[in-house]
Amino acid sequence: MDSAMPSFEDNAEPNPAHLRILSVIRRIPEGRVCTYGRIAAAAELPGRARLVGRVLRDSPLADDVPWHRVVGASGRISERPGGTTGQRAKLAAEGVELTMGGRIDMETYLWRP
DNA sequence: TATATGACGACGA
DNA sequence: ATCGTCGCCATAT
Repeated sequence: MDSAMPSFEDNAEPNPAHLRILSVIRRIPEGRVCTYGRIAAAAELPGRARLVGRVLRDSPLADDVPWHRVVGASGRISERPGGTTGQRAKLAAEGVELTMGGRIDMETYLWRP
């Protein structure tokens, strides 16, 4: 209660930029993926790809969006604490196949907002 | 105030 | 195709 600094807006989402990002992610269709950078641009935050990743990592609302459909521009699943196994399973369950290099064929699955 | 870190991405070698 | 560097900027220390 004292030492804990309010992180990420105190658990709430008063930040409109964060809400726009989450809103864009919510529109990614099942079986498709989008990139951090494209999502940022669609949320009127060009060049802020890292912010997208930060929101997914820290926002309590990130659990309510299809976060697993967000991948790197190269079709790679970004490393993150906890591992990428769950994300791969979720994508596989939607029919998103991986190349033998463990990557996503963006020509096929990329969704452009 | 300064430095480091990071669910990224563009670019050049 | 892969790798290192730099730009980006909110947070943490």
